[in-house]
Amino acid sequence: MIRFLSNSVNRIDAKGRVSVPASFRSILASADVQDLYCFQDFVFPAISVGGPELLTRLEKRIEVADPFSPEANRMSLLVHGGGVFMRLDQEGRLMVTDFIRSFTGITDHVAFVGRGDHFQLWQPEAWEAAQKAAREGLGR
Amino acid sequence: MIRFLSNSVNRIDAKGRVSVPASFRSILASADVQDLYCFQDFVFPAISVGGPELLTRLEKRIEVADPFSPEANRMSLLVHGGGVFMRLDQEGRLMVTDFIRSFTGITDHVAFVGRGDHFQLWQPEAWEAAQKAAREGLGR
DNA sequence: CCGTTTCCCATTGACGCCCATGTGGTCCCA
DNA sequence: TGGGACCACATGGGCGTCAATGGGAAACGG
Repeated sequence: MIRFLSNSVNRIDAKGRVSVPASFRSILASADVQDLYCFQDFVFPAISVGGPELLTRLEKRIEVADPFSPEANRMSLLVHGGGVFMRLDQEGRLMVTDFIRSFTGITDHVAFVGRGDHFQLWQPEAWEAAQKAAREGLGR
Repeated sequence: MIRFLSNSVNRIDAKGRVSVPASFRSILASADVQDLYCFQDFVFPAISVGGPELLTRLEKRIEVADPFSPEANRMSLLVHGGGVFMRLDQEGRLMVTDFIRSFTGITDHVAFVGRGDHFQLWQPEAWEAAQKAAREGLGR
């Protein structure tokens, strides 16, 4: 069962790499996931990361629509244009590319956040703020 | 499996050439594609690029319509009249012709955007704006 | 014959593979 | 129960390879 939980902040090194938390890596390993589908999230300034089936699931939503419809084009723009496959290096680290930085505002630290069937990369302060906002939103 | 993903911006050199991202090139190579069919996109100010089968697929769409219908005429005008075949040079670079510049507004940088079975060339700022608009459009 | 395109080579910087280090936590045993 | 060996994990850095880019020169076409 794939279920990413909890959050932690790791440091980006001088070469722009960051260690993915071991707990997340072991989940990926047990699901035998090599290629990580990473896309610029639809609602948050965060990168969502999951296995290839995450992309497949999103593509299903495109296929049902007329290929020339604005709806399908809009989805493809985000799902295909806003997504990449990435791999971890041998130590389980991820390159923090411009693709990630420009969208999230990440500079030198990354917050890894479990989201159930996937996890996300956040700029740490933005994550703090979003978490706080979510908590307050529940009270109402 | 042919699946173009992600986006990145490359620079046009003094001779008007631009490097196609290596990830896109490797997909083309694995599909053994030499000639690139390029056409002015139907919905965005961008050039869509794919293998010859992309043209075939569009032509299929024309055939199913009544050959004298305004619909079929319009499609053919765009698919045939607005399309060209291009090739990459030995280093995997593309000549940015006037055909591309005038339709997209591209001047000195090109945004390459994966769209699944094909990819697109955008003027970088226009791409940013379109992506942002697509994201906001999803909320509704 | 001249301007444009393609080929070829050089440079630079980024990325992936490999190995080393530090630190916190756990387990074992006296 | 205190100390020490050990281990897992985050992190640092050397180095080779490849991609992106620049520019000279040949090939091509009008």
